[in-house]
Amino acid sequence: MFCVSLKDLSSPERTTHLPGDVHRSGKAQKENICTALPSLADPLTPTDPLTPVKHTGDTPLPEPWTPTANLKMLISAASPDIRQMRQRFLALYPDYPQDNVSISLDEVAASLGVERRRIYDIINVLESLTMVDREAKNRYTWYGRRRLHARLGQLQRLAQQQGCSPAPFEDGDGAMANRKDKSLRLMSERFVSLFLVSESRSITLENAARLLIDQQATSHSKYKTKVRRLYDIANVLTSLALIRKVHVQDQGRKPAFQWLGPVHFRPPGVAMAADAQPGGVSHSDLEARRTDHSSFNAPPTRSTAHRLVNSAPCSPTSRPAAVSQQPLDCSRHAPLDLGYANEAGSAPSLHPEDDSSPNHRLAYLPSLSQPSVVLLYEGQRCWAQPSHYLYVPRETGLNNINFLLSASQSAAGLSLPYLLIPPSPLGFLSPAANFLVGEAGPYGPPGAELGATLVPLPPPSPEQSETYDLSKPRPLTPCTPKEATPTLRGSGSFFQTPMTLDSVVPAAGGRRKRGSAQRRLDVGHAPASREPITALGSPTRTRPHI
DNA sequence: CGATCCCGCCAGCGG
DNA sequence: CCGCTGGCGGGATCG
Repeated sequence: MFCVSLKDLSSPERTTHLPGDVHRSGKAQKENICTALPSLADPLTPTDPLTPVKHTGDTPLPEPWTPTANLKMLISAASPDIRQMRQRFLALYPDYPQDNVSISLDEVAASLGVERRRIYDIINVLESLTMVDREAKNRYTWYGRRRLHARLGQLQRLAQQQGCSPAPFEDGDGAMANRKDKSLRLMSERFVSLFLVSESRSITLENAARLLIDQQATSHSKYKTKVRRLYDIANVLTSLALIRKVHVQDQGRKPAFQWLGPVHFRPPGVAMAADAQPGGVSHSDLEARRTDHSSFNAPPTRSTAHRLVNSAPCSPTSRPAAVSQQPLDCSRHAPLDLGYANEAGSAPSLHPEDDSSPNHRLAYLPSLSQPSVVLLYEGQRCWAQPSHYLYVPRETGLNNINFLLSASQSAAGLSLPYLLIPPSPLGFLSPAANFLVGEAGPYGPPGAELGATLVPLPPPSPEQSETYDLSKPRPLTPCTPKEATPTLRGSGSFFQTPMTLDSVVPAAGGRRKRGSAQRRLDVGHAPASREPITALGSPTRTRPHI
């Protein structure tokens, strides 16, 4: 793994040390034993590398609030290279780093001229997205967005499965954190999950706060505190271009957030070759699962295929660790939302393709770049016994599968459960030559010679059941008292979706500029609407960039 | 005045 | 014990 000291990122011309450097440099240097620079070839360069600062108007600078602030101001004014340094920061933290980048909180804080405390907030949100991972004290690994997609799919599946709040957080050693630690991280997970299971992909701040608030936290002050935290999280997510701030129409200034990130995710652990993210790291999802340490992840198992077929699609988090079955391999509902614009490279999920037919809708399962078995389920429950196997041998050259779906059901929110399995553990399925789809044709494109076979599921033999457990009804969540306990008071479900807003409008761009955490760490590659750059060296609060 | 978020105190924990 | 971590909420700022 390549490590880079943020000190190394400082330009040679940067001669001014920030406050933190003074007393932390010694330790920081000791910690930075790796010096290889990460690749700078990442195409995702910041669109706005400069540092917008809080508008202070034309008034003269006020007296410094604190000695620290004063020092920061002086440093900022004295170092016109600070913006360039931050620009380099952005360039050095690519969205899809080829090698893991080790970062030190001390150095981040010092280099960016902010308190450590500020870094923790952002780090926690990034951790919830598996964009960073805690390596050791004061040291984190930067993964960028390599694992983000998998993580979002993970959060979505768990939200769909559990219908309640995620299980308690586990730290890197698997130890449960009983205290209120990691609450921001957990809150971030929940907040993101709300979007991922919401049909409208939007949620008001108020709703989010109420849904995310602790059971007992009913007081107004608790609510306000929660809102503060939501702003912290939302600002990071906004910088990541995962959400944007909107306002609910006809409700005054009621703030809301709209999800901008992906909402369709491939079934986990399958079709890895289809992972065509910019970095081209096809194993990223596996890596994500292997290294994830959140409560959503079970310990790694021996083989993806094995756990694929062994896994119950539901109840992922609360099995005893020793027998934990990887929940991430449970493919399930592929939401079909007409008009969804799939992000490049993400797949396979089912996408509606054609609703021109009055009787059918065409959806497709893209990126079948390896021989696969698709399990089709009748109804909406993939934990029931699958109705058919669809085996897709490699030699067919089949890259995707089209499905004709009954148009009787609204495509919006339609879920077609399926399970995509690499063929290795399923050799008992004999491939056949033709694409045969069962009882209720027509299926597939006209004249399709897809070279795949849809095989009615044979009755499970005991051996198969024991080995692959394909036909056993998947246990339904919740499986633990914890999971069985509804988190939301009186609702029985943490995720009360869809939380459709009547209508939302984009928040006035630049009205209030960007959020604090957003300003603190420019984690994102900014959306188009950024506030104008103000004067260099303004005595404002600094805003670090990643 | 509500929305937003800056800021730092301080508790808990681990090395 | 001390530094790291982060929960928390007062209060400033903005529109």
